[in-house]
Amino acid sequence: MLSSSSKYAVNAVLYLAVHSNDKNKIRAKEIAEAIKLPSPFLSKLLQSLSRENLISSSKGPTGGFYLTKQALNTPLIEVVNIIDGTSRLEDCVLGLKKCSSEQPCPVHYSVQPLKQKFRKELQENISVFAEKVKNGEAYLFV
Amino acid sequence: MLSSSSKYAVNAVLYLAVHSNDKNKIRAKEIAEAIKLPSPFLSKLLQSLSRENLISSSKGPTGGFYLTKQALNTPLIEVVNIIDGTSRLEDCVLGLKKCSSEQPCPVHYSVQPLKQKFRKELQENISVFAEKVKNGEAYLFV
DNA sequence: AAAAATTAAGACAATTAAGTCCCAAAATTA
DNA sequence: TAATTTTGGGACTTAATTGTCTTAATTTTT
Ligand code: FES
Ligand code: FES
Repeated sequence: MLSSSSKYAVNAVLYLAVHSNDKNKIRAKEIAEAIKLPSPFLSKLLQSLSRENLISSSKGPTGGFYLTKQALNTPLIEVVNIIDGTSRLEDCVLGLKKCSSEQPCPVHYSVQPLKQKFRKELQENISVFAEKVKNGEAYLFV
Repeated sequence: MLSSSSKYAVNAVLYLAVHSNDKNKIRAKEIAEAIKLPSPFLSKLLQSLSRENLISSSKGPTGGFYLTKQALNTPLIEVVNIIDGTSRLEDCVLGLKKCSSEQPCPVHYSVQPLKQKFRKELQENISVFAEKVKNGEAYLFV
């Protein structure tokens, strides 16, 4: 559904949403340990997100990654879009060149509305999902 | 969502459902040409399905692959289960070890019901989807 | 100004998925 | 029975994804 890289990135971003702000930056290594991930690999994902300005970073001692308040109001799906591209969630389930009702595949009408809802659910802002973790309604990296 | 192999396999099975029966077997090569796929690769997928008795085959001249009437009444999702295994559609979207409401990930309640509906839609028998192709309501390999 | 800590970038390695090839086994035809 | 045609199975190759390592750039501390 999502690539492994995307899953890691979403977890990391939500970890930042819960634990960081512009006064409290978090090093890649710390996130990697928290979400049990190889730290060099996570670094690369964080760099991609930073390059696209979805997360912020600063170098040197006391440096690290963090989310601005503005970033908290970004749809979570942006993380996936940056890492995986959009097509993964939009393409035809059976591999037709284009998913459309003009040339629908046999499962189109069964499945396309669900794909659309899926994307819509992930349009919810990062802060909404982060709140669930803060409230103890949801868990990261279990 | 599905692996490429699974997509190919579903297409091929639906092609068989539409065009074959126990009197009219179809060679791997013919299917491969129809759905524009490398024939050796498709052969391997068909062999996997045949080994699990989802499709039938016979060797030699006039041989080929076909679906029995019984096979037509198999849920389409079985094709995916044989090629991809079940976990791809059941695992946690964010990669938690287990998808459950006891330890839900932040997107669980947004997404898990959709995953479940997705699987349910694909529980429909192969014949149901094949009918859509016969009626011209749906298309294969466009 | 020098040392230390951190992100940035890109080359490199390992693993997995996708695709190819070869030969054996079985069935048909002649 | 011999030749032909097809599936069956496994080894092999290629491509994509995942993961590692090294070095440079930037910032802070001393
Ligand atoms: S055409 Fe296949 S999912 Fe829409
Ligand atoms: S726990 Fe993540 S989708 Fe259910």
